[in-house]
Amino acid sequence: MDSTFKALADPTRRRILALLRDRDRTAGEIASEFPIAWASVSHHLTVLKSAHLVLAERDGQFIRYSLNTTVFQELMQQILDLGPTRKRK
Amino acid sequence: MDSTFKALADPTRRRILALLRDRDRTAGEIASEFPIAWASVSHHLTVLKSAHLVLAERDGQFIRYSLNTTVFQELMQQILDLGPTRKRK
DNA sequence: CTTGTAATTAGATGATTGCCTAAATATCTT
DNA sequence: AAGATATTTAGGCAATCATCTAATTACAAG
Repeated sequence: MDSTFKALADPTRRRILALLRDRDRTAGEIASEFPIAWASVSHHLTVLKSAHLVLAERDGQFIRYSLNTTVFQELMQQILDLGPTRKRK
Repeated sequence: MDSTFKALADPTRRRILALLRDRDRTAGEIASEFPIAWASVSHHLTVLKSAHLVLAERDGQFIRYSLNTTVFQELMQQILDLGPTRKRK
C-alpha cells in the first residue's frame, strides 16, 4: 500500500484522478490540462499505474486511461484502519 | 489537504498513527517502537502535527500525542472525492 | 540551582522526487 | 516506406525528504 499513498501525495496526480472520475481520457487529453511538459505528465501516469490507481489501454494511436475502481475500495479500508478505533465488536 | 496526503506517504508515519489508534502515547513511547533515532521520530511527529493528523499536549515532563479524529473524517471525504463517481443524486 | 530525563531543534548528508529537453517507440495515413 | 501524431523513455538538474549526530529547551527532583 506504500505505492498507493505515495502516488496520492502529489497534487498533480490527485488532479489527474479527479479528471478521470467523470470519464476516461487519453494521455494527451490529460496532459493538455496541465502547464507542465507531456513527459512529466506521462511520468505521473506511470506512478498512478504502478500504484494500480489507474488502468491504461491502448486504443489505436492513443492510450486511454481510466480509474481502477477496485483499488479505491481497498484504499478506503486502509484509511479507516488508520483512523480512530471504531466501536469494538 | 496536500500536507495530509504527504504526511500519509511515509510508512513510519502511518505506523505512528496505527500506534495512536488504540491509545495516546508519549513521544518516547512512540520513538521506542522504531529502530531510528528519536530525533527522526520527532520530525515525523512534527509532520503529522502540521497535517493536523495528531494533537500534542504537554503532560509534565512528557508530551502526549493523540489522533485528531476530526481530520480523519475530512480525509475520508477527500478519498471518496478521488474515487469513481457515485450514482448521481 | 544543579543534575537527570524527555523531547525538540540545528545542521549535514545521501536518496528520492518532479521537472525539463531530447530521443525513441508505436500507430495511423498516404 | 515515409511522414505525422501520440506517448513514453532517457538523462540530467534542483528541490524535497528521511535520516543521522550534536546541541538545545523544558520540566522534575533532589
